Amino acid sequence: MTAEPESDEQACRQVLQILALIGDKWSILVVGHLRDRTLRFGELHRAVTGISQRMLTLTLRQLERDGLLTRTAHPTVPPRVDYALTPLGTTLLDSVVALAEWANIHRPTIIDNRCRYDATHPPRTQA
Amino acid sequence: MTAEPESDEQACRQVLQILALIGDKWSILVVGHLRDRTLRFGELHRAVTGISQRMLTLTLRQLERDGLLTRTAHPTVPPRVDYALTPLGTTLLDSVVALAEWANIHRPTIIDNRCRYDATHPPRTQA
DNA sequence: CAGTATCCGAAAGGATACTG
DNA sequence: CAGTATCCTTTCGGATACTG
Repeated sequence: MTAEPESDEQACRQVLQILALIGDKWSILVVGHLRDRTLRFGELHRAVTGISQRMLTLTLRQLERDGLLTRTAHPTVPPRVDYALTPLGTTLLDSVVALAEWANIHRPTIIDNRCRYDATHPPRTQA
Repeated sequence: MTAEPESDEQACRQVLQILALIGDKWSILVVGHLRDRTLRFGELHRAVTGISQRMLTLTLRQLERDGLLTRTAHPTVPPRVDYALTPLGTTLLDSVVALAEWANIHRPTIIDNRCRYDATHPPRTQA
């Protein structure tokens, strides 16, 4: 439980792996929309503004693979596919909420910091 | 405070902005190593295994710009630059810990889920 | 409706060489 | 020591067209 330098590095790498799960452009949006209710593919497509069909499919496959959501295809015509969070996906969302709160609290500060930085540090390189 | 569909979307987008701060390949590693003590550029370079000099510089600039760490250049020869977390950076790290715990608890499950998925779902497309 | 397949431009990031 | 500048490869993701 204690944090030696080595295990710190290990812990960071493991967090990174999880962050990779949801740190991409769309996963959190998709999971967020599934928080309250099951949604169909088309509903998700409309709900997550700006996502392409391709990215929605890839994102859903990834999340399904990791066990964060379930995919249920109904053998009807026309086809109907429902996506729902698993308990695992729900607990992840709960953990992300902590970060969400941090985000909401400190976002103004960070934006301010950036403005101040940009004002005092002339863009010499790699703007 | 209540969560309407619209504000959910907004909240997710805001979390995404923060996740973009630290969801990149290196930021968390750098911040993690600065958790306990101030480090010099070279120390960080050695501590964060695999990072290139370029990426370390860019990551540090970004974190400095957002006010998550401070950069202190000592006018000595040879030059010496110290990096340290700000209080803001420290609080972020605290929030990330929640995610870290989630990661450590559920990582085996996720890995298992993946294996099961890969075993049952033949790689038809876009492997 | 719910995808798949293909193409393509943008962006991230590594390797290397050079500098105050 | 602590960067910068440049090049170059890899990856990400959007647009589009097609299918069961």
